[in-house]
Amino acid sequence: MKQKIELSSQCKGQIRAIGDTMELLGGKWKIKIIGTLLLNGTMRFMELKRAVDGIAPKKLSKDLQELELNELITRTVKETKPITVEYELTPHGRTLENLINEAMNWGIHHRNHILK
Amino acid sequence: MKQKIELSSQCKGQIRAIGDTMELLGGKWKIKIIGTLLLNGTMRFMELKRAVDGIAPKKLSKDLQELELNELITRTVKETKPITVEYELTPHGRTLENLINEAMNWGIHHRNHILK
DNA sequence: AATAGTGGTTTCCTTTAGGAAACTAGTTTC
DNA sequence: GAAACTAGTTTCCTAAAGGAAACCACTATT
Repeated sequence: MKQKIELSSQCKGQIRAIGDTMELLGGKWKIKIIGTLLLNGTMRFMELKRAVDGIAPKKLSKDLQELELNELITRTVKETKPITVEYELTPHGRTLENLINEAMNWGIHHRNHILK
Repeated sequence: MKQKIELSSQCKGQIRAIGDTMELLGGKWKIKIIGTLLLNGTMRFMELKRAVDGIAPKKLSKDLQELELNELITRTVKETKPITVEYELTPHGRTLENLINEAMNWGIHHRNHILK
């Protein structure tokens, strides 16, 4: 019984950590944006828009702002003509690599399981 | 340029896989429910409700149904008095362990990063 | 002068997610 | 007979997510 209580309170913290992660990455597009940046490196706004299939510019803009606020990506304006804007993962953003690989692998695994 | 095209089309499939995963687990509660079942094994409805802090019975019921439809958990009614219902991860559900551990670890890592 | 490309913003709308509270129905304990 | 526990369902509501289309300001090309 003592074990059960310890397990339960230890569990709460771990479950909360899952919630933190999902609060940041939950939603239809954010994790796809990060995955795309992981696979392609630095990208401009329109490149991202073309690569992340189906996203509306408004949504892309909003999600990029939120990801920047959370220090997962950087936004740098290049004074070219016309001006271009580059988005890139921060070192902290790159720590999502394992998680995103797992999400990719499991998605493939699940698709195979359902089509069994 | 040829490389860029190949990278891009290969990328699409991987990004789609991420989308599949998030479609199933995105939302506030599903991944927490699975995480709780991973940590505690077989659980009854009320046990889950107490363990997954803050979830409303309606939401718990609905999410459990969806997880069962996707073959991630099983629901078995025990003919005890009063009847009890046991929820348990399927083998397929247990393949989410790596992903969930990554989500946990990254949540903790991110919290530390922000509190730097 | 018109067209296209840059990186977005604005407006309007629909859908979905989620929450609070009350309720159901059967069983068992007090 | 009242209270409490089992496992949910029903109703009503709000907030957030997301999408379509138009628009904006600037620059470069034709």
